[in-house]
Amino acid sequence: MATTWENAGVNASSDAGRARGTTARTTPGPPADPAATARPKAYQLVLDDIEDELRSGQLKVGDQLPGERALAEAHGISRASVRDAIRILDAMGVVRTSTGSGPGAGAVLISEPATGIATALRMHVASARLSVQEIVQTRILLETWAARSADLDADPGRSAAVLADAHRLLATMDDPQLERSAFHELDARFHVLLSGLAGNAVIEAMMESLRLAISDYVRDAVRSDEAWEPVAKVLRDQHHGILDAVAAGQGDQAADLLREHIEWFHGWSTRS
Amino acid sequence: MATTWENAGVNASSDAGRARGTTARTTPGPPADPAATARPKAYQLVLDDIEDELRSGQLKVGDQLPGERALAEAHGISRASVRDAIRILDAMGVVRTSTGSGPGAGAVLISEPATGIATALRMHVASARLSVQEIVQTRILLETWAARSADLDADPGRSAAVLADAHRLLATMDDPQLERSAFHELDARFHVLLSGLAGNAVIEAMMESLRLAISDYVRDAVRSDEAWEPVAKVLRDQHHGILDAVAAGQGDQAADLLREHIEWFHGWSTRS
DNA sequence: CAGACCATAGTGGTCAGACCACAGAAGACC
DNA sequence: GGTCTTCTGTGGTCTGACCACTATGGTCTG
Repeated sequence: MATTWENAGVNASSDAGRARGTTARTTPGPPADPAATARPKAYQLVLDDIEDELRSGQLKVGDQLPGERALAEAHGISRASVRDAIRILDAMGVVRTSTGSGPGAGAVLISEPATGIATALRMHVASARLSVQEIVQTRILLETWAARSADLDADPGRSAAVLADAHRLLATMDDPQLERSAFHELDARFHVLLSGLAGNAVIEAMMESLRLAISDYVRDAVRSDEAWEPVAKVLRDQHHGILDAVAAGQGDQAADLLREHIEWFHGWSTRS
Repeated sequence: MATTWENAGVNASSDAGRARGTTARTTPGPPADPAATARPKAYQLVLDDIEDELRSGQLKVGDQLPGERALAEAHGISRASVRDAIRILDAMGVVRTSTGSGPGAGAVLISEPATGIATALRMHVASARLSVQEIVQTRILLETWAARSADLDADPGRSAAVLADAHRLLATMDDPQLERSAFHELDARFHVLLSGLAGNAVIEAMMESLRLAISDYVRDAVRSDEAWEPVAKVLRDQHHGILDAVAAGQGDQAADLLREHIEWFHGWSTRS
């Protein structure tokens, strides 16, 4: 006699799960409704719920999500399904999960739109649906717009701080001893910093995600090259010119320099 | 080849799972390496693998992924972890899953960048990290650029087909009896169609995702209004004007009209 | 009493095995 | 030859268990 059979028969919680599929069987109609009742993916319940609580303000960035076991019980689904939802939020850059206990552990709400978008973009570049060329073009569009729209007077304090940070970055990058990978990293931060001056978080996030999505391709190009120092020198000069133009409030000139800078580097990194 | 099957047969997978954590126990050093070895998230293995196969061309859009059970065994992980990876790909718009057997069933590779990005954006709007206002502003930027850059001569056949489709859409929308939700739907397709004329898939995908991300907000605004017909009339006129400008190759004028159109509707939908 | 120490509890991460509904394919049947 | 039934494989879900991690609170020691 298998004990498992007894468990299956008596287990009340399993009945709740089984009941879901049997309900639709009551309609004897022929084709009736082919796609009337779209089956509502269990994890979607949690996803919708969390989205609503975010929208209503019950959940804020920095908050800790209830434990997976608690969410499972609250929604009447299994922990596995809850994990599906959490996993998606994680991939979207909405939560950060970590083990352990206490504050800061578990699933904590964050907000990093760029990471999630970047992952999606990278996958679609891999599938050849999107091309690196198109991403670079889009990046030029967004970044030149940001440079043109930078409003230093909107929040003078913040603008000054950002420009100071940018200057520090460039100073660090002036060191010829700097590793190529470190240079690449600081380069990315420089561009994101500048794009933040326009004050549009969506564009800033997209900018960053576009850059993240193709950073692997760029890194491969940089790593395999031998004559890096001359290239770095050109990039340094371009960066200084851009930053000077932005700091001087010459948005149009900064945009032109940016376009030139990005196109030049992309052309170099895809040299034959 | 056969070795992997033999290993799996003698329950090697469970041993691998258990062994992971015990390795770090050998280091008695105090802090030693705080974050030296980042734990490599089991599902990430599958994700990286699929991305590589996409990049190398072993997997193409339209292909069918191996079954979850097969992937689990191939990577030496559990089916649950494989499902995590598939779930992420699903959320990103990289695969479409469905039950059943035969071709078309299971996890099939698709490529719908907009859906994945839109979900991410919507979540971050919900978390107040991004605002609807910023999304609208970004949409204006991308869409006016697309209108300005539309090149009808690049692919005359396709351009003509797109313009014909657009005309058909507008004709359908001229029907005063049209439901508001249907109008909204056709409106979306009209804008996406136009943005496709620029020939940049990234911008087209982002355009669509921006629209999807805030479509709920727009729908709520439209649904609760009583005097819809006058609004629809204005929108129809604006659409016709935009399409005429695009068809005439007057990109700048089309861009101006588009900006006016989007700003007007956004202003109306957020009227107090 | 102060400090170092250890047991506990709660968290996500992973695994294993099972059953279901679904859809195509292969065979049996007329 | 055409219909029907059965079989097979798929994702979807549930359950239960163990692991590693971390903060906490109690205990032991000086």
